[in-house]
Amino acid sequence: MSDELNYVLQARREKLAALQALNVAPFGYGFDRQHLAAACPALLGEAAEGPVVQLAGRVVAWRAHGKSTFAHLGDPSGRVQLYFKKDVVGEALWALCELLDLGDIIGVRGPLFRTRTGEVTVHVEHVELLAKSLRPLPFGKEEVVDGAVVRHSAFADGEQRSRQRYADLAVHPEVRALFAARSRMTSAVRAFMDGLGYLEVETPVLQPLYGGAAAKPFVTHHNALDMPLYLRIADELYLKRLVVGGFDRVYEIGHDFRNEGTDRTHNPEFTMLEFYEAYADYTVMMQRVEALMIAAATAVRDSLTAAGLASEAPAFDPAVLEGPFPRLEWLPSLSQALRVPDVTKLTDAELRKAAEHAGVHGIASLSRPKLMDELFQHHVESKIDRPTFVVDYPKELSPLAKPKRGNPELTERFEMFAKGKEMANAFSELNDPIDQRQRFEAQATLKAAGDEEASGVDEDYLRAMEYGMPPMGGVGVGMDRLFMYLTGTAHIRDVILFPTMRPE
RNA sequence: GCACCCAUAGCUCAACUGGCAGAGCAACAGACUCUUAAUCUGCAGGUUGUAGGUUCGACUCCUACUGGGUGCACCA
Repeated sequence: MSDELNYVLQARREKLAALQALNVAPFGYGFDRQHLAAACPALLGEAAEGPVVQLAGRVVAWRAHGKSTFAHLGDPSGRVQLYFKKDVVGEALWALCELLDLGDIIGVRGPLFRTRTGEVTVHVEHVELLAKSLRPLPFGKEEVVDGAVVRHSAFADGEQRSRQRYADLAVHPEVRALFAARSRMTSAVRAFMDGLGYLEVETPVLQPLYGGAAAKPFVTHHNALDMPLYLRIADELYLKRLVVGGFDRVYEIGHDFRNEGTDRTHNPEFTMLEFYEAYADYTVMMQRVEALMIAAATAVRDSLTAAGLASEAPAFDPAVLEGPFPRLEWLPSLSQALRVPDVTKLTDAELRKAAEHAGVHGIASLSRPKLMDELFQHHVESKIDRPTFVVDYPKELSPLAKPKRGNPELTERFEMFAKGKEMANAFSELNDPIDQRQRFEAQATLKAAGDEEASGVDEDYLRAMEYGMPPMGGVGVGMDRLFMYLTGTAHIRDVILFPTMRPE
């Protein structure tokens, strides 16, 4: 597929030259836009003729009829029909109109009127070229069948839509609406956290030590300091340092980076929300997550509804948005799923047999807790549909969480699942520096033994903790996945504007 | 990382068992002053992802490579 000047691109270059020969500047400097397309019907009202409007946007449809032309102009609000008539715009502007293409960015001025078929239309008296499109956008043709827009020959290649997101957005208003809804969700999350007195902060992306999660990092190098730096895999340890410093409620929304494979739910960089609240335990954090989910879902629903996009996503079911979300205890729910009185009483052989039955891979190398976790994922997690908290994980599976009061074999940890996917992970955070040092040292041993996902001993973090760290609850929420859930999107690349891809 | 699948005109897709690479839309030329997937006439547009191989002959079969997708493994 050559990007050389083929006949299609060549034709646009020739029009560019023709415009320049007419003394038309093909790339403007600005335009005094005074109206938006979507406002036009209200401006016209029931009248046959309406006020003069001044609009700017992209030519998204073009139907020439000799000495008149119908077109549609698209702007951020929607689209409106334009009517160009040779004896209205005059010879000079008509010559310009004849050189316009689908995809050109223009400004127009003229009174509103209603066509014979009833469509609100701008009767264009003045038109300006603001940017000539030298490469045809992959516009499909649209028709309305039974009220629904049907596209023909649309831009459908998922790879190209991701690579050329600018083109995807330019020709698909619904894609713009989806990403706008994502932005609204982020705003709603900020408003929610701010409203609870949380302080939004920024912590290092480039870190001399990585930690806060089990993942392989990206490594880079600082030339002047001649030292390796890691792109963060989590914000956790820096945010908790801030709580030591006296910021009792902090949150950060930012990118984490994990050097792992990509699939429909994994992008190497992704957006994480983390928040920490001093003097709160995990039960308080469950309330926070519940309210946060509802705030996020409401923002997404309102944004998509305003854009005229209905959604089949489960979060649009009001019943799902109402708290409290069901709570499921880890051990009892697993025992119940396996139809045994107490899963911890099973022999190793019985556990392995159950895992085999569930299709777990690499059973021989898995510890008892890992086996139980695999069984839990298979029998419980994957079947959770509506938002549900799973609480009180075994200690072995939760190295960063405080022991559960009254049962030291468990931890005060919860994860929230919806549609079988993890939405949030949270603990009553460990604040004992002596215990923390032991856990770091265990990690360091694993790292020395070649575990790429293990972290080292973070002495600076331990120093901070030794000064006295208040008890706190902490939560991590993957924003990409949350948005996927709220919109029913199947692929993470469809909720990230520029997903990571190999170069073409 | 492993397995399987896909790659044809600017866009969306055809091309039977190996036998002259096609259509619609877009583009280009022309007609048309209320159309809306506008319509009508005409004309163009290709190193079939890349590099090899088999064959009288390859879009089609084989090998390698590149990019993508799906599943598994890992993970949020």
